[in-house]
Amino acid sequence: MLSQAEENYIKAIFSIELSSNKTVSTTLIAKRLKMKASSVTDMIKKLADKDLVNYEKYKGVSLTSEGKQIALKIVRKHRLWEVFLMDKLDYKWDEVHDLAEQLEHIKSNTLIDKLDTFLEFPTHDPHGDPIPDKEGNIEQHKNVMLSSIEINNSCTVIGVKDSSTAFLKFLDSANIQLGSVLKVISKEDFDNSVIIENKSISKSISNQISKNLFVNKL
Amino acid sequence: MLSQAEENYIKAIFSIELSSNKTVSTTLIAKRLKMKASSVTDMIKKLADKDLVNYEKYKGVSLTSEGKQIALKIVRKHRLWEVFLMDKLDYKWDEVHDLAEQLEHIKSNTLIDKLDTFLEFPTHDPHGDPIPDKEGNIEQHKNVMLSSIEINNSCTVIGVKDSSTAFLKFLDSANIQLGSVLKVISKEDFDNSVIIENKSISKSISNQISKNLFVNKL
DNA sequence: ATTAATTTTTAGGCTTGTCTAAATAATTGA
DNA sequence: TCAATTATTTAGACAAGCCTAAAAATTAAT
Repeated sequence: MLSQAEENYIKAIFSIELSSNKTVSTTLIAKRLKMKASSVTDMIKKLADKDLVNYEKYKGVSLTSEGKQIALKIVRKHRLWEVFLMDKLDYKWDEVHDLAEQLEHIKSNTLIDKLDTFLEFPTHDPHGDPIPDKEGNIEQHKNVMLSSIEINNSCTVIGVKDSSTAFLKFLDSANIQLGSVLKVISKEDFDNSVIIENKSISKSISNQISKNLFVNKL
Repeated sequence: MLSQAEENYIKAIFSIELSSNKTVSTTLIAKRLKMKASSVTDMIKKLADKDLVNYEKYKGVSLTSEGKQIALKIVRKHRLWEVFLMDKLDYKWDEVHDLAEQLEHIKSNTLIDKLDTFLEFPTHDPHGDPIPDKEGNIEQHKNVMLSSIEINNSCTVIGVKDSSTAFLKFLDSANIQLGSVLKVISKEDFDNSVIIENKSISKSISNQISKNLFVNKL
């Protein structure tokens, strides 16, 4: 049985691997978890002893397949709890992350599948991220960002890359949710901002924003 | 912010106080938490420093009113999670305790009231125990046991005193749930067992059982 | 190809929460 | 009442998980 600390390391390594797919450095993990590099080294040794990561001194780490399976389980728990908090308890999408961070560590062989059933097998969390199934299979995100949509084309918002509270609150204030249909009216070469139309209201969206919005082209 | 360990001590002291209403001894706490008395002494000092318990060396402890409020909050969380697990996730009443034991430690200012709303403000948990309200008010259990019901009288099961898995499983197998209506047919002086009728089926119930079933006389 | 800068590891320390063993206080019973 | 028993506390140890400071390895720059 893994401790919460161990689970947090596994999850951090998993998410760094996903976004860079190289072996993961001590410093990166430390940054992600807001800890010191020396603490990371200690924990990595422990995880290596348990065969959850591959580790060679000074060479970085990668998850073993067992480590990856565990990471996927944690991600599944995290995202299902997020759905629960938003759909059933009426939280907003910028409020669910921290609570799910605690709930994902609840230990039980049956809880998460029962929750999945209760929620009627959702496929995505409130930020549009895919939920791994029982066996740890997870749909691959198609990386189409709003910033890559051509003028006069429309698209549906299917997720966010950055799910910081600040970003999510901005989207709320701009009336953009998952499923929103956006039409690209024009682009500004100077700063790469775009004018979009959302529910027949036009807005300017900075490049910072548009490159963090996953969309499906319509 | 209290640690899980601290919360567990507070809860243990609370429940011992309830069932005996004397000052609570180190040994009793140790037994309840399956720890050594010396560990208990250490923790009690910490809680006394935080003004959550009254403590004098060799004289036992009692909760301060602040400690009691905290205990009631934990009990509220525990019981609401039990309702969730049973009503929404389809757990049986003998399965919910251990999971609620974990869930009760989730930290959030809003979660428990949102859960309460979602569950539509239940007043009792799956074992018939009353759920404290937001302010920490809790209904007093009327201590009428099945063993005290007279021959030919009927009663409704409203709770269990012992909520061990073994006892709850026994009740399941005897088809006794909260709300079951039982009629006392006869009593056996020899071993204090009773014959009861439940849905027109008669059964013999040992004194061990009947003195652990809370009932309302009809 | 060396030196300088950066990254990573090692060594030692701290806190929390547990333990065992020994010392001390309180209670029981003859 | 006072000796024996039991309960409680103290003292010292240990694991987990973090830290700082220093040493060692790697990488970058001239």
